[in-house]
Amino acid sequence: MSTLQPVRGTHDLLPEEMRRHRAVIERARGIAERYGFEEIATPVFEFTDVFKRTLGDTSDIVTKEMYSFSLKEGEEITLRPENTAGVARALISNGLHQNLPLKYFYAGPMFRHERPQKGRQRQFHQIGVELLGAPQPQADIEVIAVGRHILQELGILQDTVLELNTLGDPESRTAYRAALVSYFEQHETSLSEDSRARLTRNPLRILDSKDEGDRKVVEGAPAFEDYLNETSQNFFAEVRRGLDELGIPYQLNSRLVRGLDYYTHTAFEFTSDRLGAQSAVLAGGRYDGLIETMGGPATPGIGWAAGIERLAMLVQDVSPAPRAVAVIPVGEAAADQALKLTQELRHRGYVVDLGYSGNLKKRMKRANQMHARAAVMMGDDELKAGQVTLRDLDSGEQETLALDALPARLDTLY
RNA sequence: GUGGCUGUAGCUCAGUUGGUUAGAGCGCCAGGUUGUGGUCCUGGAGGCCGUGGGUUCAAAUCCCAUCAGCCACCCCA
Repeated sequence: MSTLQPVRGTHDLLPEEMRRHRAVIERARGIAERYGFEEIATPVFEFTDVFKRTLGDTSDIVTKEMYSFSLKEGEEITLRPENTAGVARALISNGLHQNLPLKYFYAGPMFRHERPQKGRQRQFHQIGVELLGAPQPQADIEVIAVGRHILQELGILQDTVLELNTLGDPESRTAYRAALVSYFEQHETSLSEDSRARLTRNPLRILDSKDEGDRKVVEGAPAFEDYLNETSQNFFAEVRRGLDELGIPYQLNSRLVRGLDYYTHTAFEFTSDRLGAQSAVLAGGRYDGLIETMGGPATPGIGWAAGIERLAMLVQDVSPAPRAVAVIPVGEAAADQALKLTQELRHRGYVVDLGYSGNLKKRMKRANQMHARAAVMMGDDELKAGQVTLRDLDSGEQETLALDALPARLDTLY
């Protein structure tokens, strides 16, 4: 093993793995477009404030996971840990709120300074959608539907479960949060150290604690549904009704809470038990307060993000790379002819490999290694007669035919 | 950030209680076939045994540190 290692938590995407990533991205993009989501790309870094203000000062991402840098000019920038904040910033920067609602799809790298493990890297990749400017529950339904459709298209829907919860509107959430804090404070001595810290940072998280002592305390905790006001109840009911209408099954999970502060109402996660310690494949929710928090006009939003590495781990069928035609000139005289033929075939749509060096045997071997479909051999003998030799590398059968007739003959092999 | 396991050839892995020149399979290169791949046969190249320090007459093997991977926690895609 070389001592020259990549930075911890980063990986090279070599062709085989890259193909899986591409398959995920391209299929997802195709489905998202059917739902009217247009692709955009925002910068991989933003001013640190963009993330600090949107993610909340107490979130784990902000407190310990951001890759932040100070520039010579004194500016503080951060590699994006997620993309919703960037999209929201773009909406404000470009004055896009004139054209609401907007539907965006994105794909790209994200960066979080976490301890790497299976399904978790420091540079990873996400696809995601954001639907901005639609306060209606229909938007939630559509956003969940497109996510589900993509999982279906990837052939991994059966490996996932949709979990659903509501965090209510700000009024309900605030009320519930207060009730929770007051309850947990009474039982503070029975809580784990982690959960006591959560009490001030993110009390909702205590509900999802794995600590046995915590769980006992949680059993007696107030239930969110008792604190949902009418607006929040109606909204959630509408979302559920829509999912039922579409035949989208889900499991209610009242412990499903989001680490990020800007979420309201709908929270959902497609989870899988095939990702090691990780479970979330595609997760998101509604963030009605986000854009206003950033200083933009009050604009509701809902979206999700999915980890491409995690999706790629589940995807079974990846269409293989197209098979090449190997053009093999033999002798100096054939080189020019081979070059011309190669170019012609490429314009015709074929993947063509024209080796740079080596004898015939070596080139045949290379053609085989790249899993080429056919080899076209051009030697002095053939050229004098205006011919080439075409070898079918699957069957081993070979024929000599006129150069002019080659393209049409090749078409029959594919 | 915390705890545990692991690190030997490009890959997957052997390597005995510390003891000559560290092995295998696959892959790679060459030859058998001067214009014919995939199968087969023969030969070859390729290792600071993750890195640095220590113990010892002697370290891949024992100890410490460090880096990386994996697993769990935290949290998340």
